[in-house]
Amino acid sequence: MRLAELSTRSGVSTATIKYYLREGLLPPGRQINTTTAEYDEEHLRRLRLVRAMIQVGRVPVATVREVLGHVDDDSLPRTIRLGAALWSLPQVPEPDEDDEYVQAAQQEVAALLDRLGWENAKQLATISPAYRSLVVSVAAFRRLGYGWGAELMAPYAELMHRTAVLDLDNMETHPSEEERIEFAILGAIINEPILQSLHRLAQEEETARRYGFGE
Amino acid sequence: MRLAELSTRSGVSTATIKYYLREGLLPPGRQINTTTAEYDEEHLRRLRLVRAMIQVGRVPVATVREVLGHVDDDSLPRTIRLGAALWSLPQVPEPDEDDEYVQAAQQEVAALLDRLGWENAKQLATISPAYRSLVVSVAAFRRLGYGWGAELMAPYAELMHRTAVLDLDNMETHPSEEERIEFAILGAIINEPILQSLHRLAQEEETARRYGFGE
DNA sequence: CCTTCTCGGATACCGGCACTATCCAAGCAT
DNA sequence: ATGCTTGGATAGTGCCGGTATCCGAGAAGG
Repeated sequence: MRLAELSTRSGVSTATIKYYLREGLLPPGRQINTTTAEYDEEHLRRLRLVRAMIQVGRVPVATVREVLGHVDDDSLPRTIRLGAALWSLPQVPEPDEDDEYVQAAQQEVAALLDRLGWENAKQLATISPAYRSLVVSVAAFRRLGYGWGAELMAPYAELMHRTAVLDLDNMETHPSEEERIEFAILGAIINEPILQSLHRLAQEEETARRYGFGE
Repeated sequence: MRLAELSTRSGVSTATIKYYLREGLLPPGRQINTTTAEYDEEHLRRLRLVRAMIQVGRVPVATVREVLGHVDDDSLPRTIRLGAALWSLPQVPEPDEDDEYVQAAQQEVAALLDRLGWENAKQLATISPAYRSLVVSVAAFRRLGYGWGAELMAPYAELMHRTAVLDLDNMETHPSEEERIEFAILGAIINEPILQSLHRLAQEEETARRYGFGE
């Protein structure tokens, strides 16, 4: 398959594919001669994954490169590779430790984890990007005068835990490790928009049930 | 309060505040003379809301303007105002109706709503941005060869419905309509990062429970 | 063999976005 | 009076995801 065919089959313009090649999001094709390179199904698959990350997941190009770098890093054991890939995804601003709202948020989150008995998450607290972004978000909420305390968050966290159980159950239905890794990345990137859409739809449904259509 | 004080109290640079004033995200202050304008607590509050939308929610400036326009539109009844504000939030690419994956996704989503008995959501299908973005995401997943069918989505949708019930219960604890509207917008914008973080934390917790830390 | 077409690679450029820097004249403080 | 600060106007910046242009090497057709 040549560049032009890769383009038509993926629906991505040749110029953009060249850009991805330049940026290292796509491995170079097998060079046949100075003017021809050959691509295979694996390239097509990778290209679609990249597009999904960028377009659906709004992941910046630099982050995509980092994530794929971990996926392809054969020097690491697979579980670590997956974790590394997922952890390089979020683009979290570092919480400002001196900010009073950040400090309050940290206490709330710590109280939440205690209440839930999430012992593993507590151990990951200092390093997990998810933990940091939770703190940042809670602090933003508090700054606006809305207390989002542990007792309010706990039921949400319970529901999210059930969601995570579903996620892992689904992942385990995939037999090959390769597929599992790709599925997990897609899960982190495309599942979340799906969850978010379901959440908003559910809000609309529930609002209509309670108050009608407001007409 | 003058511009400089508004800046120090909010932590936003005067240049950026001027930019927001220009863009209409912030109403102009009360002009005292040609070189002085007076701002009040309401401005500070609005500024913080704008910042939260832009920084935490990653909402584009143009969308913030639209959302706030609906919030401030006194010609509409309050419930409609709220709905209009929330619906102008998502930045959804229009699904391409001719795409085979989009068509399949539409059928899956329709089947899902039937299965769940979300009659209200079905009625909203043609106009709701949440519905459209769900279709786009499901189509993206299918394009990569992973079927995300109604039977797999249903348990997720159930959990999201429970989340929505919590959302509305929380909203109803706020007595004033003004506060409810602001809270709902914040819910749509800041709650979602919180939910997302909780989801990822829960995934880490559950992964560790099942497989340990991989060491 | 010669012409014409297409290919892939390199480079420069573009448009949108969220700011940011500079300038200016009017007023206030000393 | 004089230097500093204020708010408004305008132009510029940096990043990011792509796009357009150019080029020389090879393939295709007569």
